[in-house]
Amino acid sequence: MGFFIFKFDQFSHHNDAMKQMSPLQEIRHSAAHIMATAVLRLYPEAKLDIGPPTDTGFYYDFDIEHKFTAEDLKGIEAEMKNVVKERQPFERIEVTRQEAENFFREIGQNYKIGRLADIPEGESITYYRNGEFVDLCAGTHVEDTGRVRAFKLLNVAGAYHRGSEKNKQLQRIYGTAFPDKKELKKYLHQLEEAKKRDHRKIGKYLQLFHIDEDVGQGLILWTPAGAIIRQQLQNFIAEELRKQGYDQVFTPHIGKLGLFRTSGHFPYYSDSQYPPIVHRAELSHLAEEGCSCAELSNKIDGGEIDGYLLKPMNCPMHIKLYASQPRSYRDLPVRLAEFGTVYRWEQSGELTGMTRVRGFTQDDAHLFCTDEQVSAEIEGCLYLVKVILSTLGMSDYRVRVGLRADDSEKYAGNLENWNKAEKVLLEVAENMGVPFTKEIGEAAFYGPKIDFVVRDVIGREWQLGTVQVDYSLPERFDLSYVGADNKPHRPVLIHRAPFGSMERFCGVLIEHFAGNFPTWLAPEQVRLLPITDNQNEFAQNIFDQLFSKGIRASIDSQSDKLGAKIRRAETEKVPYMLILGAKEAEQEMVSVRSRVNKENEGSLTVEDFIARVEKEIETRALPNS
RNA sequence: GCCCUUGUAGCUCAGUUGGCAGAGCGCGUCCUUGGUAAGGACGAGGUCGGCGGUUCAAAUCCGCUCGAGGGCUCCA
Repeated sequence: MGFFIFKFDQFSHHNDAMKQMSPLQEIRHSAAHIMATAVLRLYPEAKLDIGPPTDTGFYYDFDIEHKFTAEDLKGIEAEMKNVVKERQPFERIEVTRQEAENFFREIGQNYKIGRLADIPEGESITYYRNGEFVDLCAGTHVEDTGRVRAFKLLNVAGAYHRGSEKNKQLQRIYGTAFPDKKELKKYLHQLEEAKKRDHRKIGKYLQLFHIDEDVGQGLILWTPAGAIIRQQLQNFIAEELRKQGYDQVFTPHIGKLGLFRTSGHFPYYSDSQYPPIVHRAELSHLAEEGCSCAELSNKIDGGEIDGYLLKPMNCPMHIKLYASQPRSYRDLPVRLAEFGTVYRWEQSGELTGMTRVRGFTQDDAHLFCTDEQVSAEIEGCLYLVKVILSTLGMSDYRVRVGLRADDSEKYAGNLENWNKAEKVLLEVAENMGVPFTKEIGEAAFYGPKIDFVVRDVIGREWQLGTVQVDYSLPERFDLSYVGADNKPHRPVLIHRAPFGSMERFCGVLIEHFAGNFPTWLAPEQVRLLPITDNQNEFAQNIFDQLFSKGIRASIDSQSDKLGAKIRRAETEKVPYMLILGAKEAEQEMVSVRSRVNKENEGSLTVEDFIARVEKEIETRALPNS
């Protein structure tokens, strides 16, 4: 099931120091230049920004009035073929800064002048030229355009200049290129195949979840089948938590604004929250006073009006549970766990199926511990994540240690604590024995974190499990415990969610299994297929036995032939089919066909079959194992 | 939020230059009672996402709006 493919050799186009590209990168980078050559032939007024290779292809950003259409891409592709036929050599030319600036000014390519300014003083400045096309470029390239044989333009998308939404939005044309046509074809075929396991498609077909525009964007309705999967996952994790000494708690979905002022969530992150809930009477009172919307907003932000907030995080609630009684060092660590539902106002363009939503349930927990306990507790959390991922057969993930960015203002707490937290986290990560990357600017606002990141079928990365160390919120809430010295001490807070959110995790899981869930998770575990109506009673008898053991089954008593019933059960991805004919009824046996083998596995007694399935469920066995 | 694309039956999709709304699957009823991936017949089901405009006439053309898809930005 290894479709979460990671390539650690991906080229970073921010790194101008990288001079030598791999052969595949050279092909793709050259394809980007060829595309720019073709675009300038067809649209001489186009202004060029940059065109790097990516880990799946290449793109080039253009600034041009004309809106590129799918039809235009065909024309550009045709012109690219001409450029390839011309076999133009790629020529490296070293120039001075002044020469380059004059040149690009002359031909009116102003973005290039901006890019030129990025090159540090003292570093060499180079053009790459093919035919009539000259680009500011560090290289490297294939020998000539004729070497780029297999490419395809895929789509056009908006992209902000230099990645900032404050800048102009350019048109980015994406394409891909390979050493030969066969590999290109294979890649395009893989893309098609990947789309088939998209959780939105499978989720709809298998009726696992529903998003209804009348309910709202990014709000998931779990169907009965989807709810079974979620419930099983929750049972699984609750079992593991019990083993690790966690306590389950429940907290409400809303809380007073003041609580979130203390935590720092409000109003600093109000852009990504649902607006506060203010009581009707208060609103009409203010309206009578002629209060404008802007004034109202200011009063809310300033704390003059109280209201409630749909919680964007569970931590303030758990913190209040911790603070609700005096704590001794003997009580620590306190581990409070909850499947807590939170709401965040994600930008509409960012919502995606179950993986990016506006309301989601975290398998959240908050650990309150002493300084000395921190690293052991983090290790415990990481162990939990690893147990979960390995039980589900998800081995292709990467680990990211998210650190603070020096220049950003988004972080709470003092630098000393940050450094302490980052040091602890890095130490534990080192000891974990799994490769990880350090990423600056990926920290949470209250502390650094370790994230487990997987890729979906489209190739997008999603953060699942996360462990975060926080010295800041205990301060904001003035938390304490009584130490052995009979003095108050500040506890450390660890936030952790091994699944991340149930929604996102299930979305990724649907794609991971392509809907073929292991038996313990499968919404329907056994389908009973009576061959004729004469076996209906026998089927009901078997069903009752399975039901009494808690095995999820159904009877297909439609008036179809066996082949049709099997086909239906196969497409609905039911792990087991029991074929029930006259022979089986006679012998009190069931004939087993499993989704894995897809062939008759012979007859068993009901008891033996139940024992087999129960064992599979109990051990949470993976398909094929 | 921004750029592009897109919206026709429960699902997947046809629908010519504007001229009576279509198919397959699924669903219902009946026939068929069969042995490891599709038996047959008949039938129900649509304000063509919504609102407005142009026109004798709009699924089709135009405007606005609400979803969805691919990117960009964002993701405490």
